[in-house]
Amino acid sequence: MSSKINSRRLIKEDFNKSCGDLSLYLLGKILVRKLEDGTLLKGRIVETESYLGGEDRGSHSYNGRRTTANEPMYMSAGTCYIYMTYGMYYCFNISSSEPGAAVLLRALEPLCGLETMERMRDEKMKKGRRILKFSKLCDGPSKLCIAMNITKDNLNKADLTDPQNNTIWLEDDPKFDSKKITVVHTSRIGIASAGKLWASRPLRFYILNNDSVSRRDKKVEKELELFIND
DNA sequence: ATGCGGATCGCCT
DNA sequence: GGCGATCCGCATT
Repeated sequence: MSSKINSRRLIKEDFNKSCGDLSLYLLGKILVRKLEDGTLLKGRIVETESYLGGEDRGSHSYNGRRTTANEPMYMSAGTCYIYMTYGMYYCFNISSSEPGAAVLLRALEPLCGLETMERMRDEKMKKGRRILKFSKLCDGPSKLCIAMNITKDNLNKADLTDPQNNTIWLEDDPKFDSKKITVVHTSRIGIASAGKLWASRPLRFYILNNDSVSRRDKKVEKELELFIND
């Protein structure tokens, strides 16, 4: 309804940022997905992770590794990099201006098409229909791919900066004030095998007090709270 | 709230 | 041949 007013589609220059800058910039932006039947799905990005090139042992592009699979990480800023993980799930990344460095989208706050998202999630469940809280429909990197029907076949290498692309794009929400949120900086999830140094680096970012975040770091949140109250 | 085991397969060594 | 940038279901605290 009124949420459409003044929303602006992100363009090439918006994505042309370093991996770290893009990870923070994307918080609060709206991921829009148009399905083949015309259904419009929207979710606010509330959690991201940086995957750097070169030294980053947690990254698929570690040590300059470049294969057909991770090629999108080296493509122009705003390219979709989608890979399958654990044989059954997908993860969705957006490439940055730095070759080999991309941003993993870890969680969305569902805004539009919640019934469709719920159905997509339910279909993937083993047992029958479960009641999921709406805020939890996209609270994980693979959950958001299921809810929005994002697969490698679908959208790998899709260009988010292409104005003609009407299957997936990003929008700015003018009512979202980045100055009114607090961003939690903490460690990335699921990369223990990368070693302590890289597993502990604060390369995960999420909006404090948002219900759709995948995993909170209460320790860091507490420290932030003390800092804010000073 | 927290933790563990199983599912499942494309990609790289 | 082996390994995940995960999720789900069930068990235990």
